[in-house]
Amino acid sequence: MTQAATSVDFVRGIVADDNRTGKFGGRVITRFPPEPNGYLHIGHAKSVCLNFGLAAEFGGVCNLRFDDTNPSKEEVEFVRSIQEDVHWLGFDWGRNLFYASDYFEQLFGYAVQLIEKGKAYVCDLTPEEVREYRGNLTEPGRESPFRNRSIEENLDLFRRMRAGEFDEGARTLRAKIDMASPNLNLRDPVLYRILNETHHRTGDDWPIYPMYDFAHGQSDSIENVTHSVCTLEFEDHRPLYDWFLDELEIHHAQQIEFARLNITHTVLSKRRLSQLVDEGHVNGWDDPRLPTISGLRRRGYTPEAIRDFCDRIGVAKRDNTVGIALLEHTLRDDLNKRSPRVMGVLDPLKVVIENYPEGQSEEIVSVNNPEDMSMGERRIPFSRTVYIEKDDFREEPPPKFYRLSPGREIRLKDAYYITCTGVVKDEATGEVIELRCTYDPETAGGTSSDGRKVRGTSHWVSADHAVDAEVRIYDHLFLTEDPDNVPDGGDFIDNLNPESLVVLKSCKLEQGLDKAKPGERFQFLRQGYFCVDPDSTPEAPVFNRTVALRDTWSRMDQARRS
RNA sequence: UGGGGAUUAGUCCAGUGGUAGGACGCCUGACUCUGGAUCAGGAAACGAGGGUUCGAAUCCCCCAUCCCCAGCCA
Repeated sequence: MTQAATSVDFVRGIVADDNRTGKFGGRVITRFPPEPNGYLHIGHAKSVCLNFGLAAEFGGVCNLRFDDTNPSKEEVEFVRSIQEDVHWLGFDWGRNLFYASDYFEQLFGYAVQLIEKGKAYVCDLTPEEVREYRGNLTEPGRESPFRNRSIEENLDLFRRMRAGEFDEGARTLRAKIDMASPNLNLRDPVLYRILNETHHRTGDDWPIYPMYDFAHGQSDSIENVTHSVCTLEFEDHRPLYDWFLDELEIHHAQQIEFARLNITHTVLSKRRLSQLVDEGHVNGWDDPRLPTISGLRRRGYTPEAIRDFCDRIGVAKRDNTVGIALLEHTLRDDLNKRSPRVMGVLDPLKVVIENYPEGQSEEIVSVNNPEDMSMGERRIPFSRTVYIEKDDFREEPPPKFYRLSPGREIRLKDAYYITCTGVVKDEATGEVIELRCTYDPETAGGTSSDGRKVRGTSHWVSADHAVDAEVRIYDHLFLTEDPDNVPDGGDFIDNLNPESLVVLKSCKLEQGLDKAKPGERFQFLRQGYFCVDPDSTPEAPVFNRTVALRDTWSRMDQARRS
């Protein structure tokens, strides 16, 4: 059989072409270059998958390089978490772990070379003056009065900048390019600034630090990167990177820009993510509602699901906002295959089976995963009193409601058919607090010998054997597809979903689940996929709902009500 | 109003001169001891206008719209 022709994205197309023409001698070296100033999120995962994927597919390597050129924002904690997250996603940089700060000495040398060529100068303008001199989108800039210092003076001043003789912000080293360029990046960009900050790796060795623009391309060059894949906003920095590389006469990587990822109902910018964390709208960087890798991990996502998602969204140049439903789909798709099924009642309603002998119990056999019989079976205790889901009973059933109601018969999954014979209510509130039922002993195992059919099947948990647990139900963090879509004067915080986290305290879970370890995943039958939270203990188990199962009934029901 | 990018179903991605395809979502139906999964079917798009051509999503022109750039951030 022929398979549908699998098309490759434009980045892979370019790399394949370069290999064909021998542009880099058939070698492929990519890199993932995060700044260690925050946690990785799923937008980064797209880049990680692309860069490491490219290397793997073309028999190359992908470096992990921290672009740590701004000590005022960077921390070792981020360096640690980024490595953890990239590994967890399933990628390995081997021995190729680098830092732009590894190249500070070499970068300084490049700067000296530029000065010696008359292509860079020390400028004494204040930040405000630099801005004024730069001009704007429609008007050209003006040349700095310090632009024509002698090479000797520039060399002397730059060395004294390095020696720490000047105050922070007093001077900068700038490239001498073109103050009238329509590309603002070429209007004598700053190469080095004075920063009295302790760097997480070089300590206090340097009072001056290179700008990202001066470090990035040269770092790629030093590492012999062939394909430098980055996001669209760097497209008009490319002429600047090329200018540096040309002037320095060193290796050029081929830079390729692609569109960053956006996802509905969430935010993917470091600024907004930090704000959510800092202002306490969520509980830390690994809050399961966040699209950070650590948040998704805690939520119960698998690396496989995230990688599948990254494969499916493709790589292109147009701005895009992927529906969060696709992420949830790849998640369910993976979890469905691998998750053992268990029963858990989130909102319990007590059911007393009147004709089942008091004090008796028996074991019900249930398969662990109908999608994968190799996962085996388990035994579940059944007894006279069980819990079912409140939603599985309606005193006055609406049309198409297949579940339990007075006089109606349903199946308790893998156990027996039961018929509702009575309803006990709270006298004060009228709320249904208990159901009286009878069971048919002839339906053991959940099938009747007379061929009688029931429409509904409910999950259940034996009251005497139930594990009490807390379950955290997560929903989209934002109510709107685009959190930034707010009336004038508002901001994205206004769109937060007040019910993005609902904590259920009195859930009744199947025997044994108190022994599940943090990170373990299950499908709670008919409900969704759940995993054990790190907060969990055997005495006080805590489960996170990773994602709900598709629920045709609740959608019908909601549509009917509205 | 300078420069750089981008416009294909609701969404994402293919298709680069020969009847516009996939995925998610949505709608039907089948099946089912999870109203899950699975299976079958369906609705749904080339930003506008010109031109070239036997033939244009693809080539040319023009218009429109959206995104990025005025950090000593990355």
